[in-house]
Amino acid sequence: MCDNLHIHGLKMPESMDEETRSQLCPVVYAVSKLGGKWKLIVVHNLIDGPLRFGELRRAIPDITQRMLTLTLRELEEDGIVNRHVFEVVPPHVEYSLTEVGQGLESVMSSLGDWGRANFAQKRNAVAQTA
Amino acid sequence: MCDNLHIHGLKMPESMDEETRSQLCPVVYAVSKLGGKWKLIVVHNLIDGPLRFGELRRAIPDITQRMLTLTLRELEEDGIVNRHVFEVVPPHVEYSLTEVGQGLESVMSSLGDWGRANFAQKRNAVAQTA
DNA sequence: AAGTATACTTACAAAAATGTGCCTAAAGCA
DNA sequence: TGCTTTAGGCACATTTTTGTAAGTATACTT
Repeated sequence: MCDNLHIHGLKMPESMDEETRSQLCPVVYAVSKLGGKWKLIVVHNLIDGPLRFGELRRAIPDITQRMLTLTLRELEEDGIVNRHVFEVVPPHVEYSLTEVGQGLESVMSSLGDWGRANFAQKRNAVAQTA
Repeated sequence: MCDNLHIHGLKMPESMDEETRSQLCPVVYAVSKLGGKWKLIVVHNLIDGPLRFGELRRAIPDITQRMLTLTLRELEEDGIVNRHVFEVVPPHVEYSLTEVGQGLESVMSSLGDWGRANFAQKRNAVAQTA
């Protein structure tokens, strides 16, 4: 499953440098980058192509402006999302997945498959018995 | 990507019943079941087979007893983890993935691939330049 | 009789995550 | 002049999550 047994749950404080982090279990590392309430939701919404800040807000009705900003900033820092500012007024900013972010496509799709298979049974049942 | 555009970020309060939930985007649903600091870590550790409570604790050194208990209880409620109590003294309890939980194997492996590819570069680089 | 082992529970405390409300800039348009 | 639009920033408040420390039960061993 993973090279580094027995350290799957280690803390990763700011003080720990990238090199040390990279020696930990990749699953733990991935989880640490994608944790939080909104990160995977935002990535999910960007899979099909770039969206503007406002478009993302409308696509994720329950996210607040603040959380969308924070989430995007963190995804940007981690090299998962690109921020492209058009120097116009009113402002126009587009967010897209980097190559690293695109690499999450199979994660997102298997996550979707799992959700569909295990928790959307009623909807499927209705559709199939019709 | 998903049947239900525009509702990817909806809240899922307790008051919302299973039927309503199942009509939401499967990715959002999956994320809601697997959120939290420890859930995926625990699932990851159970992928290779059942473990006892104490074994899980040792495998995830930074988790507290309390958080392990809480996490396992929630995974159990959601049908992802099985709890098997052996009626002996001292207690012996084994945790394993249900079929639903096993369905997360591809999620875990693509997550691992992504982590390995994007954040463990130094270790790979060292290994490859040697 | 006291200590060991295992899998917890509970009350309380601290920390982290998230939400709210209000404010800004700068150009275009009525 | 003042309203609209877009993408935020900021201070503060609240909620949610996580951690700490202590206690419980019971059979077996020393």
